[in-house]
Amino acid sequence: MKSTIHDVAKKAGVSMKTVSRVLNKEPNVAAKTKERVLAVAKELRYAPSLAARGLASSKSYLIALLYDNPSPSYIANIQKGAIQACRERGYHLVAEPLQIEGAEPALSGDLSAEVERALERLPVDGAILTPPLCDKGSVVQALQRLGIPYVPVAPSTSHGDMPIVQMDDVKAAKEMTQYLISLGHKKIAFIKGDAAHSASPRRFEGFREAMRKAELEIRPDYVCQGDYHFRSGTAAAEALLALEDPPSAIFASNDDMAAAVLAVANRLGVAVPQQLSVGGFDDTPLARIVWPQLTTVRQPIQELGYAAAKLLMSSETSEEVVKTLDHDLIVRGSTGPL
Amino acid sequence: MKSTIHDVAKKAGVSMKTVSRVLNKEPNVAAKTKERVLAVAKELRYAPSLAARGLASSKSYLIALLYDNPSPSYIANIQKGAIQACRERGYHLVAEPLQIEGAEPALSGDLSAEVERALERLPVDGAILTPPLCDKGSVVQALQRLGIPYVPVAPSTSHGDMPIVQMDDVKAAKEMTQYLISLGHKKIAFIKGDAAHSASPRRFEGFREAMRKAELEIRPDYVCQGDYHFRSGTAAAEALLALEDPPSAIFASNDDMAAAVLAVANRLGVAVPQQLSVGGFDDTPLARIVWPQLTTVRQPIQELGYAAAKLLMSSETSEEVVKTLDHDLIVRGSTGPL
DNA sequence: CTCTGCATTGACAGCGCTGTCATGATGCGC
DNA sequence: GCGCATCATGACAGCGCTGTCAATGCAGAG
Repeated sequence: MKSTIHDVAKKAGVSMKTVSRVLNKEPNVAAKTKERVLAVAKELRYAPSLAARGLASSKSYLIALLYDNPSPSYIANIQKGAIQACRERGYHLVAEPLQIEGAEPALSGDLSAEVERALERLPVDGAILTPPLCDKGSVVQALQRLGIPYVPVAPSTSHGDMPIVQMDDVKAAKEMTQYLISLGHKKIAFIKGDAAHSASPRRFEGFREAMRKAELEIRPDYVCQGDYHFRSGTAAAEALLALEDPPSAIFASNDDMAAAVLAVANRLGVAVPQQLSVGGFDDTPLARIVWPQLTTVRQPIQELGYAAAKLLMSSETSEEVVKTLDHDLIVRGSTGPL
Repeated sequence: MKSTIHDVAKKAGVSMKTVSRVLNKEPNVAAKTKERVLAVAKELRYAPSLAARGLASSKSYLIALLYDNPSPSYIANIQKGAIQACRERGYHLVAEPLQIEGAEPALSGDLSAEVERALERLPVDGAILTPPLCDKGSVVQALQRLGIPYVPVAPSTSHGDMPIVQMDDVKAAKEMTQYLISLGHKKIAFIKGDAAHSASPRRFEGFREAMRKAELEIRPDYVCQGDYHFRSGTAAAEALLALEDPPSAIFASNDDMAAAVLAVANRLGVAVPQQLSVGGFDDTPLARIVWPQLTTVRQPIQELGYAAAKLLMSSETSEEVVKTLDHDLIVRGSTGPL
């Protein structure tokens, strides 16, 4: 039923090794031979067994996606991009969710153990590390101990000479802020994200840079601490809009919180965008569902996954690669001129 | 560095085969031997190579999750449950998104080819099929041709003697409707989901059964066709609320559309739940974000994934298994007494 | 005391492929 | 024409494990 390399070799009148060479695109095969082998392989619908190949070459053609659980759609997109890259090279993607145990630092050792438990049996050729996992020392150490190459996605810190993929949160936040400023806003508030997330301070930094550049003041009471959840956005918006001198624009660090701002404004009878402009970040599905639709920043999430997988597979140890992918400022109805 | 079964055997003073037996929990190993082997294995941090094991036993210890792209959170949950089951048995989960090509029926053959391309190299031990993939004949046929056992999740049709996992959409919709009726509602509208989704007619059927049982009329103008997207919910809600004699309760086939109803009601100044009760389905994150929070049905999604993976791994060909998991009616603020 | 049957163990081959090295074939410069 | 470098190919071993089957030991039956 299932044809083996042996069948192909026999039918093509060459040795197994030659077939192997052709299929692995190794050099030094006569064009004519190559052609013949390829034809026979196709005819026999031959597909190499990953297990056998892996055993013989000590490669697995498997890449692991390690993630915790920021948002399902974030992971889904990373995964989608990564799988696309894998398919182009005959790899497969195995998903490995890890549980970052609650607040207890004592359990961080478990995280490391969890990585090992998940991967020691499965000799993957590489691992993609999504935030916030990529900033956990225990995970990184476990990977290094197992000798598994990895690519962190949007890590907060540098990872030695490991390549990384990321987007420029600072620049994106700066652009959003500058866009608000260009609409005439001067009283701009900012809702920060969860400090544990490495992107949070970067987004705030972008906001600050833009404000400084425009010589606008960042009032302390215009800066709220959020945690990326809808509810924290509600609290922040209520505080901001209750101010004597409320802001004319609010830039929330993500769409969930921005949507909360919209909801609060609506409840308080504040017209968006006439009286208040609202900016979000991430371009989640929610951004199109709320009314008015959110002006936000589209992250190149899928592209990040694609790039990460690609780096892992191209064994070219192109040291010190830092791949920064482009975002987009997406202008919708939640922002308007003052 | 990496210890093999040979090392363990030597150190434990037994043959490789005995070690193999212990690790695979085969019977007929003396308790004492077993213990010793286990101890040595642990000491050496031995972990069997899946590749070698797979090659020798023609099993891969890999399960594929085939999905299209209904909603990221749906897939994420299925995946989570499936991985949990896999871990309990030393399996791993490889994710394989498939592209159901647009409307073109001519391309449905490609779907089948896509399955084969994805799986012929990777000899997975089983595949989990999520809706709407599980209702695509081409996918099922490809799987059968490849000889890969599969478990469809919530398929519309029976799959011969293949086991399936599902929830009872009819019963769930019936319960929601009965709950609305118990609150005193008689004028209840229903927003249908995308007809291509097998759950849609079932949810409507549950609604009908409850209405019939309560001897309530289902007015044709109270039944709208939606497609599970927010926008279609908006259109339906606008139509329903513009009626001369509008309903006092609207049951939408999913949360997105229910959220749309909420938004429209809010815009029109219809108070929820005082003037209008709204029921959703799925208990997506959105259900807690909107205000008032949605009364909805929680699907046992993660459990479905878990059960599906479990069935695939327990090679007990327990024919004709139909595993139906329980849902929950979650009452929140969007529904109230008339 | 011997024989049968079962529990326990090990020897061995081989899963399907690739790495290494050897071999043959070809071309080039002197 | 000879020697050598280069290309093209194949023989063979073995990756780490498990399936098969045979061997061993020991109990209880006869």
